[in-house]
Amino acid sequence: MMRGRAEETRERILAAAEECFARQGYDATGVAEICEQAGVSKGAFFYHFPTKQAVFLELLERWLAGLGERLAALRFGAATVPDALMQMAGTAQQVFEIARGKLPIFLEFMGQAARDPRVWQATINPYRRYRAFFAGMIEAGIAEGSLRRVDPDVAANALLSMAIGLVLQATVDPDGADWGQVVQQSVGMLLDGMRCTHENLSG
Amino acid sequence: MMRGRAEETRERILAAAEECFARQGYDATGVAEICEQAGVSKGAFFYHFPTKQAVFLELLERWLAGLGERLAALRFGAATVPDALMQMAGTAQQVFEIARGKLPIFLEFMGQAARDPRVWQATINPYRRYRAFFAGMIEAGIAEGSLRRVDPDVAANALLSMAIGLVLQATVDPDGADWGQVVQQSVGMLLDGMRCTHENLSG
DNA sequence: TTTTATATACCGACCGGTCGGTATTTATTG
DNA sequence: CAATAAATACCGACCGGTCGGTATATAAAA
Repeated sequence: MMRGRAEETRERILAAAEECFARQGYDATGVAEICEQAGVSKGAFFYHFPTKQAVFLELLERWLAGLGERLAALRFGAATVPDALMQMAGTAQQVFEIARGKLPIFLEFMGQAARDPRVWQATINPYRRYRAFFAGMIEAGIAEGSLRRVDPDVAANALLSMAIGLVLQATVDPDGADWGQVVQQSVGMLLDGMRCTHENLSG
Repeated sequence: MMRGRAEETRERILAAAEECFARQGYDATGVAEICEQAGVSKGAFFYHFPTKQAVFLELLERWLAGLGERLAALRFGAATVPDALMQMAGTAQQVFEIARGKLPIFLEFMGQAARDPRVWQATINPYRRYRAFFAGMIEAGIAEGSLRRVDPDVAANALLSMAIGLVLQATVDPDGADWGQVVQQSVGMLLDGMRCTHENLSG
C-alpha cells in the first residue's frame, strides 16, 4: 500500500532541491524553500538528510553517474571512433533542450568543487574516468586507423575542454546560439585536426 | 598630503574582496570579513560602495577589461594568425601561475552571470567582443593564407569554448596537470584542423 | 564651518539545524 | 482476525547566530 512512502518523500525533496539550486544557487536556496516546494516539512527534510549539503552531494553523484552511463552507452553504437564522437556531439542538442533551465546547477557543482573538499572528491574521480574514457576512445581510433597518431591524453583533454566550455556557454547564455549545432560544428572542427587523411598518414 | 586617501581605501576594499571571493566564494564572504582584511571599518565600506554586489561588479568589470587589453596587445605581436594564437596560448602558463588561487573567482563570475541579470549584462558584452575578436583573427588568417577556409564564427566559437573549458579545469583541479602546457597542446591540436599546410611534425 | 571620510553600535531578517511530539506503518501477540 | 507494541516517518515551533545594511558619532580636510 503505502510501501515506499518514505522513498517518495526523499525523491520529492531531491527533485525540489535540484530545481531550487538550479534556479537560485546553493547558498541562496533555503531549506525551508526546498521543503515548501516539495510539500514536505522541515522535520521530514532533516529526517532523510543530515544536512543541506548531503542533498547537494547526492544530486551531484546521481548527475555524474547518469552522465557516465550515457557516455558509455553511446560508445559502442557507432562504427568508427570519429563517428561515435560526432554522435555524442549530436545528442548534445537533445541534452540542451531537455536540460534547459536546469543547466545552471552544473555551474553550482563546479563552484562548490573548487572549494569544498568533499564535493571536489565526488567530482574529480568521475571526471578522471571521463578523461580516461575519451583517451581510450582516441587510442582505439588510432588503432582502427581512423585517427592520426596524436597523443591520446592530449586529444582527450582537448575534447573534454571543449565540451566543458560549450556546456558553460550554453548555461550562461542559453539563447545566444543554437548550442546543439555549435557543439557539432566545434567538435567537428577539432576532429578535423585529428582525422587520418591520406596526406599525413605516412608522415 | 592625504591626496587619494579615499581612493586608496577603495582599492584596499576591492583587493580584499577579490581575495575573499576567490577563497570562499561570494555568498560565503561577509562584508565584515572584507572590512577586516582591508583594515577598514564597515562604515567606510558602505561609504564607497552601495552594496556588496557593487564591489563584485566592479571587480568583474576590471577583470574583463584587463583580459580584453591583454588579448588585444598580443594580437599584433606575431607574424601570422596561427602564431598569434599559439603565442596567446603560451602566455596561459604565466597567467595560471600568477592567478593560482585567484582563479575560483572566475567561477563565481560565471555562476552569478547565469542568474543575476545585471552581472549577466556586464559579462555578456565583453564576451561577445572576445568572440568577434577571435572571428576577426580567423578571418585575417584565411585572408593571409595561413588558415583554411573555415567558418570564422564557428572557429572562433570552438577556440573560445576550449579556452573556457581549460580555465575551468585549471580552476577546479589546479594540480591535476601542467595546465600551461595543456593549453598549448590543446589549442595546437585545434589549430591543426584549421591550418592550411601540413608541415606540423606530429610528436 | 561645511564637506568629506571613517568608525562604532546596532537592527531586523533570515537561515540551518534541533527538538519534543504526532501520525502512520509494521511486527508481535492473543 | 483484532489488539497492541514498536519502529518508522513526519511535523512545525523554536533557537543561536550571522548577515547585509543603517544610523549616528567622530575625525580630517577644505
